[in-house]
Amino acid sequence: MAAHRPKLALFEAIASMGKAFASPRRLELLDLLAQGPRTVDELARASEQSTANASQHLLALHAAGIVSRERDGTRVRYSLAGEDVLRLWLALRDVSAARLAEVERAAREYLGDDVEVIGPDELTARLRRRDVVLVDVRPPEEFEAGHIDGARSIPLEELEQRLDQLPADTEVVAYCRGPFCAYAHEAVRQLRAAGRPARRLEGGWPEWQLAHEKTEKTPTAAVGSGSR
Amino acid sequence: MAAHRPKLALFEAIASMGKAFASPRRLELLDLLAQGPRTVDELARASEQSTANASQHLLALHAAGIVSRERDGTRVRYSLAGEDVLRLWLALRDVSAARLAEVERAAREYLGDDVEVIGPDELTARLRRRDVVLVDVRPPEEFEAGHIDGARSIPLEELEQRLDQLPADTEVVAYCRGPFCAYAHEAVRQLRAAGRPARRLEGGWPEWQLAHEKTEKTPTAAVGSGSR
DNA sequence: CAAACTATCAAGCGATCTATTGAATAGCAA
DNA sequence: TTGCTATTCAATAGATCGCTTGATAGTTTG
Repeated sequence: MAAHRPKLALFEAIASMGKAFASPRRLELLDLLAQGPRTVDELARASEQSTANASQHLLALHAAGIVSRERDGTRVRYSLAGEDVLRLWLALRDVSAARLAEVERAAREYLGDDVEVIGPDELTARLRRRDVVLVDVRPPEEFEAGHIDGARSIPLEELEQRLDQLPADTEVVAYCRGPFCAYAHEAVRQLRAAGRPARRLEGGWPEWQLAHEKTEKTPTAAVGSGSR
Repeated sequence: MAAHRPKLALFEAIASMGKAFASPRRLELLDLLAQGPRTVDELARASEQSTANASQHLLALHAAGIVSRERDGTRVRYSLAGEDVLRLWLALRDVSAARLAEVERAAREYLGDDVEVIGPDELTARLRRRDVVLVDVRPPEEFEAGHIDGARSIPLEELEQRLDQLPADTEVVAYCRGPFCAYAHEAVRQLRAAGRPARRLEGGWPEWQLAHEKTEKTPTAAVGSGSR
């Protein structure tokens, strides 16, 4: 562990954060945490793994400084350590999508046929004109942890039964966790199968949040390019 | 390798890029490549490891899509795959510095006593007034691969002998590879020991380049937040 | 064509990582 | 105190990673 060259020790320390991003299970947990804080148990269930395993991975993420822990009675609530971590995760995700054909392939496989999208600018304009219905199709806990202003929560599971709650003549825009989340894709397919005009929002809640919350607090040190 | 759940396969593909950032040796190579393209042999020598080992790591980086390879006669020249990769590496470096105390500690250990810095804005203003001498103290190959406009190359090794080539009355600003590169720190210490006013630039060539080259080409796909 | 040089491959071994299982701990409620 | 639940710890086996050494392939040069 002790590197003779001090320079290697520095890169070793940085690599310990890199290692946190090197496991699919941990990335899945990170992706969930990007939606908001969750307890170990919730995260384990949402990512279909044992509690013990999820706990181990969460502790590893904590040791790498990219998530925070907070006791809440008998349970422990984890959350992303800060906005900088969220940006880093999204950057890794986007670069891997742009550079690795395998990511593209796996995404296509998972998401199914692509559906029409609407960009954030157009959505903002049409929301202002009340020309569109914005639907958050994520699980309700995630909606409660934070959502786009003006959206209504209809979890994907309930969409089919609640179709009549949506106006028949207005276009529907669905969004979920992000570009690699299947919920919005599936929602749009269901809506169109029911004969309704629908598109999905490009990006999800985390991307929207980063673009719109101007002055987020920076909890720890300033992330500069060299103030050290 | 084959994940039953398509979702896990997706995260597995993204994690394969994360793994590229999980090794100190690879990060050191990346940091060198951030200065400009280099051959395997040069990189191996600069990072003090065997050619075979460096080659393995470079191939791993290539498989992860974050460096490009190009044959040049009998040698192979590697370079970063794009500006997005450079941004990602700098983001990882900065977040780890902000979140991991160990990175701070290792940096202090490696860089020695901190020296006074000058920000890019002030430098730009004073360069325009010709009020300052800007010195690039990196090895000459890196200067040739790209440098700040108006800088002159004085590799750290030669600084002591070439002190008389610097005007005695003007402040000197030294820069090198980045905030975690020891060259500029050491140069400023030498200059001040010789009784000359000197500071180091906050950040190095990669940071400057990103901030100033407006319209860099985006070689592969667009990196969006949700085109699929 | 052979020699020299650069980069990659191949095999091997020790170290590290991952998921599983079962046990231990911490807080809460009777 | 005694249960009960949520989380973490500990031990294990299997897989992967990382570095070393020695051989191989592809280019250029004589």
